[in-house]
Amino acid sequence: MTMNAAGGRRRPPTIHDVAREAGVSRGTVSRVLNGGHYVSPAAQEAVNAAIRRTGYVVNRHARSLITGRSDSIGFLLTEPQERFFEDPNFNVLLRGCTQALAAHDIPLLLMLAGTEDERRRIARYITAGHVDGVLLVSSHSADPVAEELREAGVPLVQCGKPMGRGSKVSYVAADDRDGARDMVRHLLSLGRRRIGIVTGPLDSPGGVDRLAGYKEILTEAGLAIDERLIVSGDYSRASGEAGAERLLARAPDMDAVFVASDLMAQGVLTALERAGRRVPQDVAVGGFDDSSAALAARPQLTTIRQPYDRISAEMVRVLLAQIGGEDPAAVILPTELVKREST
Amino acid sequence: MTMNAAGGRRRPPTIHDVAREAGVSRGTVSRVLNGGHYVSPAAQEAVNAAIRRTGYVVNRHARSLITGRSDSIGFLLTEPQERFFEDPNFNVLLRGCTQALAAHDIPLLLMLAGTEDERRRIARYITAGHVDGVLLVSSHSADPVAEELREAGVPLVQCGKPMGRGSKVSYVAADDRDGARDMVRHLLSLGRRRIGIVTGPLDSPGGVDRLAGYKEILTEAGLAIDERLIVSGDYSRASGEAGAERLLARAPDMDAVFVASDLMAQGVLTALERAGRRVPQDVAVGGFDDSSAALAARPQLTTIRQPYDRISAEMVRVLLAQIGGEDPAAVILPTELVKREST
DNA sequence: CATGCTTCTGTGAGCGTTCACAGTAGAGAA
DNA sequence: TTCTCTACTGTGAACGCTCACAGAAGCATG
Repeated sequence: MTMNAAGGRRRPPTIHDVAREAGVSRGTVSRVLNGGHYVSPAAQEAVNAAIRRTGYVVNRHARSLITGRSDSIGFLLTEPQERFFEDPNFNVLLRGCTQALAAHDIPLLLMLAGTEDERRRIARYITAGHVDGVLLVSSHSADPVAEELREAGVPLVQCGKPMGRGSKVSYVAADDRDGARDMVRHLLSLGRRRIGIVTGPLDSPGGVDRLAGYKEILTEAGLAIDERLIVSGDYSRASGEAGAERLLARAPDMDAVFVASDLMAQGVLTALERAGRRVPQDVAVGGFDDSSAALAARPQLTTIRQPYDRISAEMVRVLLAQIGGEDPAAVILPTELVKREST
Repeated sequence: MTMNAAGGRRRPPTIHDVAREAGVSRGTVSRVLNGGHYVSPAAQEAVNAAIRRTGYVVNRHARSLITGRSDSIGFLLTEPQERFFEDPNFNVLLRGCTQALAAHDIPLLLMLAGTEDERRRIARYITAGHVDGVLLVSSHSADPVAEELREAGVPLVQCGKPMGRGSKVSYVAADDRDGARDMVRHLLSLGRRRIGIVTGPLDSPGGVDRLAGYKEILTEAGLAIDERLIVSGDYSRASGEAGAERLLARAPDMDAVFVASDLMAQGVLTALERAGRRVPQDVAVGGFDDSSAALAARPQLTTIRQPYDRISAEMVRVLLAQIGGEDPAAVILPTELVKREST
């Protein structure tokens, strides 16, 4: 007389049930579940059939209790969340990581550390071993949480180059400097000579490297670096708008601007429109990221594509390798110029 | 001689260690951990001190193994993910749910069911009891996964009204119909009389209810319903653009249009600009959602605010209540008209 | 024929927790 | 005194799985 009433959740079958059904022992079922080594083909087949019949699904809690692994990983955002959730890149990254992990049957836990309290709670949670590793998104890159996790020996992969040079932390990033070079070369090829830049935060490698690429190509072209043409923002739309206003005030003859993110470029477009400059006729605008913001902008943005699908895939690959015992690794992926209407 | 080498993850303290440290039994520690009933103040304090000293964190796997609960919940997206990840609303919802759950110390597992394979895998995962409940985002609302989970007795809360009338599934939604009424009333108050609509999919309650509110107010104002002024899209930017083109072709004298999402409204703006119509002078445009897309649009969109922060909080509340044994519940939240530049 | 090796299988122990139960001590009532 | 009741505490037994180990069977080798 089994409890079978509608609505009631029945107790799911255990490895024991499968073993009985298949006429073998728990150990054999377990071996089949974990790769099938040292199992006869006959037993193999019997167990698989029994699993199918019973609808058995492994109880991950029981497994984790003994293996010490949780078979889950955390996706940690330590940034002020408003900005990142506004940023389409973040979504693409999150989606990519979730799917890459799903291919390994590993669930992703979303962790948002906005306040200091949350940060502490999450750090405890992670160091207590509730996840096997962490995918970290954080732009002000000398992140205290990152440091804490690293010290606790938690496998960690960061998205974007971290600030501290010496720290041996894994990361995956697009080639910021080379992307900036491509864009500035492109603007030069259009005949522009007074090229401004709204770069990212100068305490982050992303902001620094993009500025470096910009300077490099201008110098290479024999143009002087004009500090009036250089401002930095924080990747938000609003900071792009403010940056463009500053540039226009300081260098009214600017005929092009390289903006370090598409979202900021949207703000730049707004400011240019308000100032009565036509894009691209009067001022050419180049973005960075190739996020959905580039397509939403009017005119659509010429931009540098960051391969976020590959970045997420690589982050997961590197993290799993590190969990498997390999050393931390750095991966730099190439960018690509995407021409649209704004240049 | 304990393993203590740098870099190695040490074995975390167990409830046993805490008990020894505090001079009590495992049972007492467990009771302190779970509410502290039937524990003397002295023991209470001793245990708390021991927990602080040892840095003990409960092993959730061991706990889950015996309680049968996983103390985690799933956030499931069964939609084609491209669209939803493009949609800023989705992000706000995801963030809100994560934070609301964090307040209960419950981790959120992100699950994306794009392909049929993933759908099956995730359904198995959930019905196997690996999460205690599911927050579901799905617009074509007679979702097969929803049905499967409901039948398996998995606590479930849907975002948005589900299609099937009879099914007893919990949901939280904004008042679509009333929001539409407010917007159309607003457009009428501006003197517009040829008001078009780009509504949502007509096989979803969102699309149907917004259309119903639109018709209701027009009729109330003594205006005839003109089918040429009615089209529907799928909430994407592209479908808004296409919808506006159809409207302009069929009703060139249109002087206002109510669009059922801000993202679609962006597309509408594009189409209107291309057709040489000024917004709002020639055609007033009203959106829906009040997502970040409304602020990104040029001109900024007058729109109907959906209280996504409250929606996520309510979804979590209703889900936890349901896990606690309460009956499924439906929550409808009020919307609000936000006036900006496009009307 | 013993010995070793390989392939396969079953068994007991134990992962860290909660839960049910038994038991103790002290207070109050009969 | 004896009994009951309440407040508190400790103890074994699970929960479902993996792991180490022991052993069996088959086959080749000494």
